[in-house]
Amino acid sequence: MENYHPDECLVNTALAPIIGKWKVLILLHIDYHTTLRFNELRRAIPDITQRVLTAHLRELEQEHLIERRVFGQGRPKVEYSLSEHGQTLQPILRQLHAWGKAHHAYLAAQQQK
Amino acid sequence: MENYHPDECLVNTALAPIIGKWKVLILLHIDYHTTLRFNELRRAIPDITQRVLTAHLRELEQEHLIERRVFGQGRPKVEYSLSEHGQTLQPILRQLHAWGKAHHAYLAAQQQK
DNA sequence: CAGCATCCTCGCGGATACTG
DNA sequence: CAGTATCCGCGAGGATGCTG
Repeated sequence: MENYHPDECLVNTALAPIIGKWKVLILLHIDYHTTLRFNELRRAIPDITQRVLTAHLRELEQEHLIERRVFGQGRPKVEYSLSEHGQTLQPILRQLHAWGKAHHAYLAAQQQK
Repeated sequence: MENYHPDECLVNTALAPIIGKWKVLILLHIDYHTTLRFNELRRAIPDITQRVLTAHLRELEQEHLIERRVFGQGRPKVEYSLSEHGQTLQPILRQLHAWGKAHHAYLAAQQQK
């Protein structure tokens, strides 16, 4: 692991795009299904408001982490998918997923003592 | 990579302990110096208020990510360090660090087009 | 279906002053 | 040195209604 120094730390700039109560969850769902439509995402994350969902999708799009494709003919249809650059987040997302599990188990075990 | 499913996702529970504007930065500093005293942390992160620093340290402690040791004799002296469990976060922290750099470079390159 | 427009709440984080 | 104790502002997120 190369040297690192916390000053002028980029972790905050690294986290900024994925912080926000739902962003990582959105990314994971899109990743998991490869591509998702707007209302599919709403159903997948029932507790999110569409106002917030829209806002987060816009931000993720502006940071080039996801791509938004519109198929206009007939009924509106919009598909979201991870951008090429967004895919670089995959390993981190999955590590977080794994760590979350471990952390959860750890806290549960701690509780019983 | 083992199978994962975003429902009942643990990423949020994984992120919860490390979200908060400064938490990751605090963890990185403690990690980098192995052990740090309260005012050393304040100096290391000048923009943080001690109210907020205290609050975050307490939360990180409650989640067993850091350890707080008091050396009471004479002048008060408190040392913070990563707990054993907190060390499991190291790889993720450093990956975030690396990804932050890459993302930063990516956005900069994007800007020039 | 995929949003936009408003209005509102609430709690994180900040500022300042004080203490064992 | 390592914190409490108050007070406060602001902005992310929520609720509801409407639209091309």
